[in-house]
Amino acid sequence: MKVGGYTLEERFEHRTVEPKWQKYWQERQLYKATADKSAKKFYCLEMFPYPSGKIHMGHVRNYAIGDVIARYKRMQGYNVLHPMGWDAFGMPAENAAIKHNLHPSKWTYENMTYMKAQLNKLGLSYDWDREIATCSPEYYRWNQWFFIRMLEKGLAYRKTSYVNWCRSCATVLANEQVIDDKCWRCDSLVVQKELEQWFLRITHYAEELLKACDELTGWPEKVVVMQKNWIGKSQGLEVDFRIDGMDESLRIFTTRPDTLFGSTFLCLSPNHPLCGKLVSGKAELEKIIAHYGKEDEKIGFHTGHFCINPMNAEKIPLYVANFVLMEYGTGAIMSVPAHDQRDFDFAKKYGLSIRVVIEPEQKSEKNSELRTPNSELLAEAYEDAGVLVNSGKFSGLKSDAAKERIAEYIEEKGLGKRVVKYRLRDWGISRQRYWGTPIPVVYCEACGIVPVPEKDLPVILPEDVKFTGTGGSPLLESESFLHTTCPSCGGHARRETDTMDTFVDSSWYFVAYCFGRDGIAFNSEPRTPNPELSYWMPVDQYIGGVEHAVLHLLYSRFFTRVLRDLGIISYSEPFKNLLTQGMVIKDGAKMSKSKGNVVDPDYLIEQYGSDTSRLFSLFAAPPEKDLEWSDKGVEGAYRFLNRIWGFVYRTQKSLEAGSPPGYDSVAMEGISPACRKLLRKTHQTIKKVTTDIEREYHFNTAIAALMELVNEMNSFEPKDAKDMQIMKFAIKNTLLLLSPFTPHITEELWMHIGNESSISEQKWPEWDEEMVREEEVELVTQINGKLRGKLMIPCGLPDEEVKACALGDPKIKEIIGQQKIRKVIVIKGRLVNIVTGE
RNA sequence: GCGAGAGUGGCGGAACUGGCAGACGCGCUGGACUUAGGAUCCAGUGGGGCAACCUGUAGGGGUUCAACUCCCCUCUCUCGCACCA
Repeated sequence: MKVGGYTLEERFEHRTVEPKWQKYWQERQLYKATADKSAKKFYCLEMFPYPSGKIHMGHVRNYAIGDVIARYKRMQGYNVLHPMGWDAFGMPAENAAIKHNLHPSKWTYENMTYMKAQLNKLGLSYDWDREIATCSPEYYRWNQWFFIRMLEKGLAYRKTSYVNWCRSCATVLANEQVIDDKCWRCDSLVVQKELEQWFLRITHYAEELLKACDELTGWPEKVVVMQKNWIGKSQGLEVDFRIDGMDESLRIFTTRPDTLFGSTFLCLSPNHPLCGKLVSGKAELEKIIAHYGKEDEKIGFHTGHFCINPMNAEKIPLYVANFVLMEYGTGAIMSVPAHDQRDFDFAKKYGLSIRVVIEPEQKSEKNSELRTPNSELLAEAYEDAGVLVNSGKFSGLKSDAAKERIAEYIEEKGLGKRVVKYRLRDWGISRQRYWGTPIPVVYCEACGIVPVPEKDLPVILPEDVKFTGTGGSPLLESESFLHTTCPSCGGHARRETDTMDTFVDSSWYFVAYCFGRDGIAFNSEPRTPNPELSYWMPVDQYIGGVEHAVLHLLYSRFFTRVLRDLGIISYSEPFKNLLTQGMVIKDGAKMSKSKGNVVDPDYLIEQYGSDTSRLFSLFAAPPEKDLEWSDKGVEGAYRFLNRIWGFVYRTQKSLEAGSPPGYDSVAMEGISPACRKLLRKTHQTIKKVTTDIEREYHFNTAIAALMELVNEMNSFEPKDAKDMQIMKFAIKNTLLLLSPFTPHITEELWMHIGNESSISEQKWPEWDEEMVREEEVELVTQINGKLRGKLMIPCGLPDEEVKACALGDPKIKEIIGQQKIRKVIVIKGRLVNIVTGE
């Protein structure tokens, strides 16, 4: 029967081929990982998905990248750990429960089942024995265990504070989860609300997390910079300004002690505790509060009070201003209008004096006009470093030195101290939601806050709750959960009803995978590093979206340090190498349901198969860049696979008929030029694919090289047994090199050409440098840098002879004519440039 | 505003430490096989020109025998941070 020019068996039928091998791999447990001290390990991890229902193209891309790496490393002889699991707690499950009257647990587990089948259809080489779901009690009991350990160490604590509150999600958000004043999840406006909350003291590790950023050499620079900025260290000085006529002083924070003499007024945050005492005009204060922290105009008013500048004893006015944040520094600033643009604008607006105390070392045209006080003329603040003027005994010092001297002076006089500030805040983890890990504490009328003892863990999330979508967390309604006895006194106690931020779950899941099927287990005291963890961790290659640059990745770095300090592990950084893959774009925008530009992986796999889907997403762009979706590109990938299939199939008969057994390499000697060419191309391709993978995982160019090899094979016509052996060698290596990208078709063809063990168990091919080398090179001749001729010359000629060849070329001779040759530059194996002229 | 990255055919993208710009794929054009082609195969394909040649990597300058690559200026786009004192 003829179908589209192929006989049926000549076609690559992905619908039968792909499931066949998926079953085969699964039955043989080819991807099961076992710790083995004698083998070099490689831990390859992709960010685990939230079980939202179905996978999307972003997942396909992410997991295809990870799978190529895992398969490649396996073939290179590494003992590879490549696990997968589910970030299974979270809001969508709860929303689904309210909407469809379906329990979050049921919804989540059903989604997991469906998505797992989808992942298996992609032929991903996971060790499913290590699968985890963060919503299972066996998993979240360790969240609770960590929480209690952190409570013991003072790393978890409770405090009342203003928190970010999302009305739509009816819960608190961490600072990291607020993006442009909006909720990271639902995009609605976040408001401030005063609540009592549990916090994790990530700031305890602020300095270490910052310092260790420099050791993250396997991370994209961009992500490291984002982390550094997020931690936001600044060194400065706190200074007390006495309030004139009161027995009270005001502490300010500055990173520019060198400008202290230029402080001509002070500004107070409207939320500063002293405001109540200092401000009489409540209406004015209300107005400032209304504009507090907003990026609009800078406004303020004079409190009527004055402070004393400790450097020059000057009386300067004290203002309240909307742009001074209570959350940073001390909530009060010294204003130096000459050297800070904000203060400058403010001073201009309210007619406050401006005093220049820093002058540039070398006056340029731009700032030569810098004058003031009295004779004004200062168009904008001069914010750079320079030399101090109008600064008493410190005048003449450079900014850097002056910072030191002035800080010393302030400290000696007891007027303040040097401090380091971080932008990083402690991590608020309380969530007023149901579908999360219960925080394992109880509130006892007699004993207060009491942690749940280790033997009573896990505190199980009750299943029998109602989802109304109104009021607070369903846990508040669950009488059986709410009421308990105090572990300390046995009296009545009430359970904590808040659950943990789901980012807690994902902060250590990579550690959980290391334990395998026997289940997660951390030693009790005295703790020693767990051997499984010591073997597998850290993650050698982590792959995921850049959207987690400061959320998940920072929390994980924090948790890893907590685990280290608990004695569970002995290293500090969880992820040695990080690859942040680009987004999948269609019609110029990220694929999303709301934009209606999604491509359904189910459809793609059904229509073209998993190999095609993988190949396209790996070929169309390097992994770190955005991937522009193209239906035609998918067809191109499909066509390529069919070409290989057809080629191997068609040549199979003649191969069987006349070739010697084996698919091993042959020597260059005694074979035809066409053979030498194909053999050389094969070795060159092995080299190219290997180095492209090694060089930042540039799969797109690796695949391009394989396409070139296949093109070359297509134009090769074997005539005798020797030729066929060359052909066999080319086929074998094409399949091996392609197998990490498209495991199904290569497995099928691999078996088809007479192999018995899986292609994924084979050794990665090696190239022979001798075989890679060309015998002849095309020599490019340039005259004055312009391309004028090309000729073939043997490799390895000495420069003098190469030069003679170029000059001997009749065409070149003709162009040069009577011109004088001034210089000849020979670049080995590439070109000759003849420079003419007088 | 600050920080990071990018700008190359009709499109996605190649080009390692400066050395033939446009690999590979898509699309397009022509041809073969066809009742048919949105299948497959073959050939061509940056722009201009019949051609020899000229020209071309956002724009302008520079360094060099030689620049997509290095330096300076300008423009555009993407991402991150954003009153952090």
